[in-house]
Order: sequence, then structure tokens, then C-alpha cells
Amino acid sequence: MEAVISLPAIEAAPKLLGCQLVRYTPQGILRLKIVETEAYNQDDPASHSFRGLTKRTAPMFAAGGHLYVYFTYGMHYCLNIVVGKAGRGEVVLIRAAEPLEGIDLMFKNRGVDRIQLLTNGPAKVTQALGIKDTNLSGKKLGKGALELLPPTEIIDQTNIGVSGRVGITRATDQLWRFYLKTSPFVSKKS
DNA sequence: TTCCCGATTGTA
DNA sequence: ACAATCGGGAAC
Repeated sequence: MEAVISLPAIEAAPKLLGCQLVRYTPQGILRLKIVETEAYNQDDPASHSFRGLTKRTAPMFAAGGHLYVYFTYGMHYCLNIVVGKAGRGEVVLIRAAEPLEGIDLMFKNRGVDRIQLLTNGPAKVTQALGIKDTNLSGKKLGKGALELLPPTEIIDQTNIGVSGRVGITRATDQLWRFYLKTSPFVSKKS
């Protein structure tokens, strides 16, 4: 994991596919397998770090292995893993995941009735994990916050899809979205 | 201090 | 196709 986390976002994003995110809550353990990611860096007009360090984006410039959580659209939280060297403003947005453990609690957090709808979008992931604020932003990965674990299976490299990023208006030509082609839990088809 | 708009989602 | 909903950041 250390190796992945220290890579530039564009290299780290595909390597995070298949990795697990674990959150320890008083109600139980929540475990996800990452199936869709997007890379952002400070040279990218679509990135929050493009305009430099602000109070909100400060965690993006921390060393790889920290978290960046932001609030958007007046109602949604999105989760990013900070990667690369300190001061570089590189992050990987977690866009979708596959629920592995604590699924009943995720259903409770989400209020939906189909498992495919639990975590197939960036704000759905945070909602399923019970993240309702930006308190985790700037925290280090680890059991106290969110734990990142390596894949428990070999990831078939030919199963990794690449596309333009979702929901942005700038730098739409950059193919910095990565996903597991065969996963039913990706946010949308491409 | 004002104003615009967004790395989205659920509903019509 | 579109409303919901509000903080950040740029402009004034």
C-alpha cells in the first residue's frame, strides 16, 4: 500500500482498483472493494488543488496516505485518497465500490433496497460508510479513520477500463477515470 | 460582502 | 430533464 500511495495520482488511481476500504464504527465494520476511481492533480483545471492551497484543499497537499473529503452540491460528501509527494496536490477520488462487509448497515445508511445502489457513486460511497461531514479530511489512513488494504485477489489488468472523468467541465479530454469492467458496482456504463 | 456554481443524486 | 441545497472561491 505504501508503494501505491506514493505514486502520482494518474498511476495510483488504477492501482487502487481492487483495494479495500475498511471503516470501524460503533455499529460494526464496513468493508468495501474499490471498483472505480478518478485521478486529480494540481496541474489539472478540473482539480480542487489547481487553484492552490486553501483551507478546504489543504489536505490535498499533504503526503500520500491522507484523506481528503469535500462537500458539494449543498448535500453530498465525496471521498479522496491523497497520493504522491507532500506539496503536490494529488488525489484519487473514490467513485464506486463493492460492498463486502457490514452490508446490512450500509442498507440502513443508504435507505435503498438493491445492493447495486449502495455504493455505485462517489456520494453514495460516503453515505454508505456513514460519512456525514468533512471530519475525516486531513486525517491519515488507518484504523482510527479509514483503513486501506491491498487487493485480496489478483486484478486482471485487461479488466481495467479507462475513460474521461464524470461530472466535470474542464479537462474532459483527460482519460483519468479507471474502473473494473466486469463490476456491477461501477457508477455508470461507458 | 455578494454572487455563481459545482468531482451528485433522486425524482418527474 | 431538473430541482434540491449550501459552502468555497472569485469578483466587486
